[in-house]
Amino acid sequence: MRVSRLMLTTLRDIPSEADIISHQLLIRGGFIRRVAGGIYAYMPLLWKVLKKITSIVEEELTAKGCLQTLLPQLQPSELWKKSGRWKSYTEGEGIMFNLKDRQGKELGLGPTHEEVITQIISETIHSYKQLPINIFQIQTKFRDEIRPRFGLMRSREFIMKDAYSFHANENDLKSTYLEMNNAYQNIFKKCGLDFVAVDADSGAIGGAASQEFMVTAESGEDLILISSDGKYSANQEKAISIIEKEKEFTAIKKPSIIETPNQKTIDELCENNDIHPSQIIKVLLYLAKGEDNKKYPVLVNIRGDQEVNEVKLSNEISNILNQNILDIRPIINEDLQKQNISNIHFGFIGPDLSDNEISKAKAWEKTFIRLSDFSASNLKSFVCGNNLKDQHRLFYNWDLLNIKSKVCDLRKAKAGDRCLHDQNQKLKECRGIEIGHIFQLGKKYSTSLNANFTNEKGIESPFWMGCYGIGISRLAQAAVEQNHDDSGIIWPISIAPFEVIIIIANIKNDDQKSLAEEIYEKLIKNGVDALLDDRDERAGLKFKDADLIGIPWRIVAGREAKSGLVELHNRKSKITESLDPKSVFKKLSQEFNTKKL
RNA sequence: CGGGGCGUGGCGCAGCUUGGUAGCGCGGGUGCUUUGGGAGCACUAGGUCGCAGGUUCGAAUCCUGUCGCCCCGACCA
Repeated sequence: MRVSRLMLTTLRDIPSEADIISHQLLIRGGFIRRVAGGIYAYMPLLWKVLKKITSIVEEELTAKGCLQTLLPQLQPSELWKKSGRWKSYTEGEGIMFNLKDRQGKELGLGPTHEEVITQIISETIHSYKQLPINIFQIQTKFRDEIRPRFGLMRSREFIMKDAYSFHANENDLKSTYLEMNNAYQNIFKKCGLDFVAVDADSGAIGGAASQEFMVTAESGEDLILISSDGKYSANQEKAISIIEKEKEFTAIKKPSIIETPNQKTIDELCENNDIHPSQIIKVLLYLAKGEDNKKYPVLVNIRGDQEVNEVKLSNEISNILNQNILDIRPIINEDLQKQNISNIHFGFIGPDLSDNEISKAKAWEKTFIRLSDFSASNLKSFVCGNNLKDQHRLFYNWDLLNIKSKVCDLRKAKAGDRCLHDQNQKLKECRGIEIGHIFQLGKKYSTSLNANFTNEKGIESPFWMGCYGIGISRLAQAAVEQNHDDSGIIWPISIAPFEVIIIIANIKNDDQKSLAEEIYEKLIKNGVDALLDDRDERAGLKFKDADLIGIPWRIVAGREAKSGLVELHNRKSKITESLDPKSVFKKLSQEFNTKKL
């Protein structure tokens, strides 16, 4: 390709719409154009990148015996109602675009394809003899993000690879899950990314084990926790840890009630009463909205120095109620007023807050779902609210409170906590961009969609399923976020839009021109993805553009062209050598580590 | 959803407070000069100032509404 034909439009100024570096560089380099909020056109340069990522993915998955397919984006609501996700995807998170056709039939624009593929597999696969099957698609998917941002990182229309596997038993699923884990490691390594695999919550997709693949970057939207020895890593939503023991009371005295006027916060309580946050039971009230549209008040006990992980909380409530939770949020004073509740005093609530207090609530269920984090239930003696304004209880214990509360892990793990696998290891924090996610779905979708096969014993049984996603367009941007400098992008060679750019310093100089053309022809003939900058522009401008769009290797036919020498420059190392064409080919073929040239 | 900010040639912005019919830089075109790190000079094209109402002799500027975009937050008392 010649730059004169490339519709290359680079920008000198930073576009005002972008505020993270990768987004800015993609726009400045002419890789993407915004069409609407969260909707982008992939320009020819980026499309080349996406295709390279795509072929790496296809290659690795094919090597694992996966099949490729293309599925509809427009999907009937019935299918999603069967799986039970229509409501939570259109109402709760509201993440699925949905519409009605002229017949009035409801359709959704696929954010993911479990339903469709499960339906199809159940129609075509009937026997264990045909299993396992692992089938994938690479295509545009849609999510009506609350707040699209960061360009391709969180857009409403994006390119995604999703693979779905179907198995006769759990062990087979597990072995495919491991295979896919391995394939993902290969894919991301080949793409030249620095990444980490972390334990993850399976979220709205549901299912058992799941891992996310994160590109580490400051601008990442996810917080991840990693042990110092690297053996444990998890998304904060999922992370588990051991906390420091509570501070012991110097002397435990008789349980008593203390006056705590206006001491609503943990800090105020500690300052005024000489106690430590870890000696307090913090009581938090939440309101969970179920799929049945009922609103469930939730009372959570946790140690005063700890925080609640709302993902864990939501999962726990979902288990208890045996339904999806559409929304969970803390109850605020305004809610109490609306429900005509007057006897609950935030800041002074105790674990034994009576259900009577919410009996008047018009729109809520009449009893609390009561949960305690281990950090709270493990305390032998503690401070807690007395359910009356300006009063707390000191040296209290669970026997005295006499309430039933389900004990579970609801705590947000944080940097500095100790690790379960080795108590000498502590967790560190870093941020990551999620580029891949693998799940063991189990039988959730096959059961709800009635997708069965006949097993060895002749019995009908639902498929065991796994699903495995990679955000292709997001990955491209994550690569930029991780690989750039002040001058622009530095693409990893495997996904660079071009491997080499040949610059003719002065197009009017025939020596330079013919030497460059000669090298370009030879590279192209040998399968190197080469770009020739043949524009009638000043050399400086061409250098700036080449740096900005991040081509890994640059060959310049310039000053020394007359004596048959060109410059070979590496974008990343910034090392420049003066070589004859033969040496350039030799060097490049070594660097590419292929039979090219 | 809540809060904040911004919409002025392709891009980045000024002008708005104090109304008088639009300007700068980059980019585009032509010519000359220049030619190894976003060149110089000259000429030139390109905007009904997001949209719709209103106030006014007169609105980019004031008022009302509306649409779009960007950022922050979404409650741990």
